Amino acid sequence: MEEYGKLQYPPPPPSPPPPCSDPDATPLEIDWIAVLSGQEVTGDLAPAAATCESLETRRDKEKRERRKKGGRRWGRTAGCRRFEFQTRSAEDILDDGYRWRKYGQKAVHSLYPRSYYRCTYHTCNVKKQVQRLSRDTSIVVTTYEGTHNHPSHFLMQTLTPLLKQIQTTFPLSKFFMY
DNA sequence: CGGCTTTGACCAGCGC
DNA sequence: GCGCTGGTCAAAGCCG
Repeated sequence: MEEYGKLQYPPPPPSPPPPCSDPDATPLEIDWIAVLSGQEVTGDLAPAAATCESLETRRDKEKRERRKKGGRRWGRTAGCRRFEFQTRSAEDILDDGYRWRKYGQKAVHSLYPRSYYRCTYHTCNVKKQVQRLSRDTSIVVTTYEGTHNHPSHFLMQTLTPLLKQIQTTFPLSKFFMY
């Protein structure tokens, strides 16, 4: 397996927002208060919000694409970012600030099964694999594929009250995500 | 009742 | 072509 990165404890930070590779790109302006409170989103985020699909629609589309293209192995998608972390922990599941839904578990050539998780955010396609090493059972290997296109659940839980207060105090303020 | 996990089945890639 | 393997699906069941 091609290795993109390997770190020891402490556990990985939550996958950062997509890095801005284009120096000329303007920062993405997001009305987090509207996003988080479920209000109708206007302004720069509106087009993205309008294209949000239901989970079912996305699944159908993914299935069609896979059938068409073939190939479902991890890391075969060109340009798809993968990161592997080895963590010494008694816990299999590390709280990285995002919400994950388990969609599969497989017994592989190891003493321990491999678990498959998908980010629960409806427009986010990030996946992760979790497996305990058979040669060192105290080590959990977590492999992330993709980059989150939304802030972490934990981060926004912390920031939402603060952002609301700022917007109440300074109604004309704007937030930028890089 | 919605969100989540479990788990057997299915399917495509790969090596032979 | 065949069998093995890994990744995903989806139904069923659990839980708060």
